[in-house]
Amino acid sequence: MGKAHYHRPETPATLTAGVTIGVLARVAGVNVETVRYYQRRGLITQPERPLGSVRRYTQEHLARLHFIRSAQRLGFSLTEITQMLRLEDGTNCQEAAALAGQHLKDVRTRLTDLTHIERVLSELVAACRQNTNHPAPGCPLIDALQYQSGVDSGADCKD
Amino acid sequence: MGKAHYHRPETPATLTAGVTIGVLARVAGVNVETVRYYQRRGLITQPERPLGSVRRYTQEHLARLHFIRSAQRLGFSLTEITQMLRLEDGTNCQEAAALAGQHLKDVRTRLTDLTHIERVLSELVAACRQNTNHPAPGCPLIDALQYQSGVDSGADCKD
DNA sequence: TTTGACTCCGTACTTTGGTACGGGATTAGT
DNA sequence: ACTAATCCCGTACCAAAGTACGGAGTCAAA
Repeated sequence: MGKAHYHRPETPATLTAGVTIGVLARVAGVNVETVRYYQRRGLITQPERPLGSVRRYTQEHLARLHFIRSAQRLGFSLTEITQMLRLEDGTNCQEAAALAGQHLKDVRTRLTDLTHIERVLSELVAACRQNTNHPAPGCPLIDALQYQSGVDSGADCKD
Repeated sequence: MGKAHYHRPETPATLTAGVTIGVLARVAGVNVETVRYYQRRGLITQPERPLGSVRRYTQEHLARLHFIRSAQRLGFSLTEITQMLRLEDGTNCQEAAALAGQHLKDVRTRLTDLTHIERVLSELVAACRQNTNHPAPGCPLIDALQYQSGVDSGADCKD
C-alpha cells in the first residue's frame, strides 16, 4: 500500500478497457500468482495477448474472481467451484442445488463433530482451570488424553 | 485379517516383553508407516536396536499412540500434540490448559463460521428447490455467488 | 533511453498427515 | 537351510490451495 513511486492508472471500479493481471489481482484482493493458478486450473479464462503485448483482463474476469471468493467463503473447494461454473448460466438451478445440497450435508457433519469437540474440550479446560491450587495431582486434560475415556468425539465415524 | 499362514505371537493386551513395529501398529490400529512418521516427527521415541536386531516397542509406545489418537479426535494438530507431550508428566496442568484453551478458541471460531455457512447455504438450497417450476428465471444460488451480497460469512476475519 | 516496475512462463517449494516404494537385513516357521 | 514375511531406512509421492523464484520480455515515466 502506497509503496509504488508511480501508479498505473488503477481504475478501481470500471476497468472497462481491460487491465493487466497485477491490477486485476489488486482490485480483486488476491495474489497475482493466485490468478495464474486459477487460470491453470481452468477457473478463469486467459485472454489473448494482443500482438506480443501483455494480456488485458475485463470485468468478467473480476466477476469470476468474486464468484470464486464468495463460494470459497461458503466452504466450497475449487473443484466444487469448477463444477458450479459449468452451470453458471443459471438455467440448471436444480443441478446447482443438488451440488450445494451435498456440500451442505458435509458442512452439517463437520458442524456436529465440531460441536462435540467444543463440549469435551471446554469441559476439560474448565476442569484444568479449577485445578489451580494443587501443584501436581494429575492434569484432567492430560489424563483424559492418556486414557481416552470420554474423549471419543465420534468424529471418525466417517460414514 | 486371517491372511497370514503363521502368526507372530500377537500379545493383544500385555505386550510386556516388547513387540515389533508391525505388531505395535496393528494393536494401535495405525499403519506401520505412520509409526515411523511419528518417530521422525519426534512424537514417539525410537527404542534402541538390540545388537543388529529389530527394535522392540513397549506399553509406553502404545500409550503414546493412544494419546496421539485421542488428541487428534479433539482436533489437535500433530504440532500441538508435540507441545502437549512436553507437558506429559501432568505437573503443568495450567500450561496444558492454556494450550487447550487457545485451541478451544480456534474451534469456537470455526464453529461460528460453519454455523453461518450452514444457514446461508441451507437458505440458498431451499430457495433453489422452490424454483422447480420455471425453467430459467435465474438461480438463487448462482446469483448469490455472482453478486456476493449476503454470502459474506465473516470467515475470513482471521483475527 | 534508461530505469524500475511489471508481465509471462515453467518449475519448484510450502503445509499437514500421512502413504508408497525399493533394496537390503532379519526373523520365524518348517 | 530355505523361504516367506517383516523390519529398516531413505526417499518419493499424495491432496489442496496456493506461494516463490528466475530469467526473459514489455511498458511507462523522466
